[in-house]
Amino acid sequence: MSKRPKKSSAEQPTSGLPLGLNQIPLLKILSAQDRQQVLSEMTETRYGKGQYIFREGDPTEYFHIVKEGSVKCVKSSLDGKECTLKVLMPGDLFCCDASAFDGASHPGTAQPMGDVSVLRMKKEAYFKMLRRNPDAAMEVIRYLGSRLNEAQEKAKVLALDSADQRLASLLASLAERSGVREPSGIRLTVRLTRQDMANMVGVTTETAIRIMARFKKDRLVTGTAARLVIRDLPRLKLLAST
Amino acid sequence: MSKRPKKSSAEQPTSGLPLGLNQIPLLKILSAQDRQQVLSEMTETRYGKGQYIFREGDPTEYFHIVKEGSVKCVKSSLDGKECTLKVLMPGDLFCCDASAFDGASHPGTAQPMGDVSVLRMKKEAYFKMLRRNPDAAMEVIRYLGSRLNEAQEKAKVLALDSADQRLASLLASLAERSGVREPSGIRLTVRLTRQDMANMVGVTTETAIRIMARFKKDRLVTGTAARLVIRDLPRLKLLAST
DNA sequence: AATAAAACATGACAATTGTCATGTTTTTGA
DNA sequence: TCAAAAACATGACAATTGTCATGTTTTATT
Repeated sequence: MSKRPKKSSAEQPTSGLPLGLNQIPLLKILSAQDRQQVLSEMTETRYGKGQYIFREGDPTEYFHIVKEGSVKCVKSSLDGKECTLKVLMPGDLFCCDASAFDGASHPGTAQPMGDVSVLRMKKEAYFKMLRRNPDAAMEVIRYLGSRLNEAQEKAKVLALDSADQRLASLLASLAERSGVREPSGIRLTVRLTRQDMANMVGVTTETAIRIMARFKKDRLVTGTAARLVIRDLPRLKLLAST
Repeated sequence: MSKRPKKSSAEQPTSGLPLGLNQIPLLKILSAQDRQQVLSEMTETRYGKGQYIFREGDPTEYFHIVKEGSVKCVKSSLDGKECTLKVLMPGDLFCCDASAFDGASHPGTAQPMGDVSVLRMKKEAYFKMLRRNPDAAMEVIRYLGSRLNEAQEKAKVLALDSADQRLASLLASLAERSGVREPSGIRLTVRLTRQDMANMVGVTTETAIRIMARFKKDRLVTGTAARLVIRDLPRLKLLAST
């Protein structure tokens, strides 16, 4: 029990890199030299609760990578309703897309969920880097493609599934993307209120609360925001697709 | 009335190209030489009603470009419900995305809407082309980015808007993307049944019919599938965002 | 031109989800 | 640690949309 993993600097011979940076897919595929160059052009920024990384309508000036924590991408309608389109996790890229071309502005708001750290780089430098580096360009194409598939899958779920199924899908996918095993089940590492869930699946907060109460009664999940545990992932996935 | 536009071959000095090919953005940015090479690796195929270009689950082997006509991208759920995620038009790319990497399979079905013609190319050749040609890679990144934004906008609409608004959004965007001016309004060049509309906005056919009946009564639209005319685009757009 | 097959249409009713009101519990921050 | 603010919870009722049944009109096919 008292055995702790050591500080792993010994196993990281590519020292100059701040810890974790060489786990980011896009950086990993660069040559050591290119990576240095890119890192020298990137700055790290921390954000906390209540702040914005950028807001819908702001001009797009930077390309971003999530280094630590989670970031939510939100759009809102004129009458104040909001929806959360995506939770970005470490390694995820954002503003690697079209709004960065031509002088467009951000199509949505990027908001930290708790404390986060992001790397960013002027979009011009980002484009130059991609042109110099076919491997990086291919990686961005692969990444954007997978984001597109994911977004379309989400649209499908919103178009065809019931509120129950949508919420079950959400919990299942979060469990797989950001869950840690625990004796009682899979705990989500992202803090997620009922309100957050509601925004992610396009229902009202009340509906999300009622459905979660039902899931809890059926022993599929336990706990609330700070400590949300998936108790029966297989059954949740079944429910999502039934 | 009897005056017709001439066959425009005279205005197309880049002759060797089949008509229209040099209007496709991705091909346009290539050097004449690269374009020849790419075209030599592409084959053109025609499809008609009732056929499939590929189906959900088929292995992804080719990269595609729509040359003529419209193609719909469809996903279906286990219980037989379908949703149409996107209508591709000439110049649109498909399978330029993640499913082409690693041996993945198509996440959805591609179905012609009427007669279409598509160009296709082995995905290996496509990747090689992108690696050789940074301009092409950048164009694909730009394109995928805009597709991602569009898909997320669609998800937002599905999550937050009423059935009326979703339908109004659909008609407005189609009018802008594929409409031709006519004395009575903007006629859609894609043939679109009420059922098609229903699948595109995530409602039942009956609901789509009822809403369209209302739109017709309010003089926003006229006609059905074969000849669908938008009579009041501004008001339709207003309705979409109210 | 005749016939079959889609597409369009409408009503009655049911189910799902939203709205509003109100109250309790938990979390956060001074 | 205490107060304020979020988050969670629940009931009653309303609105939206789906379901099913049935019939007409339009479009496609031989």
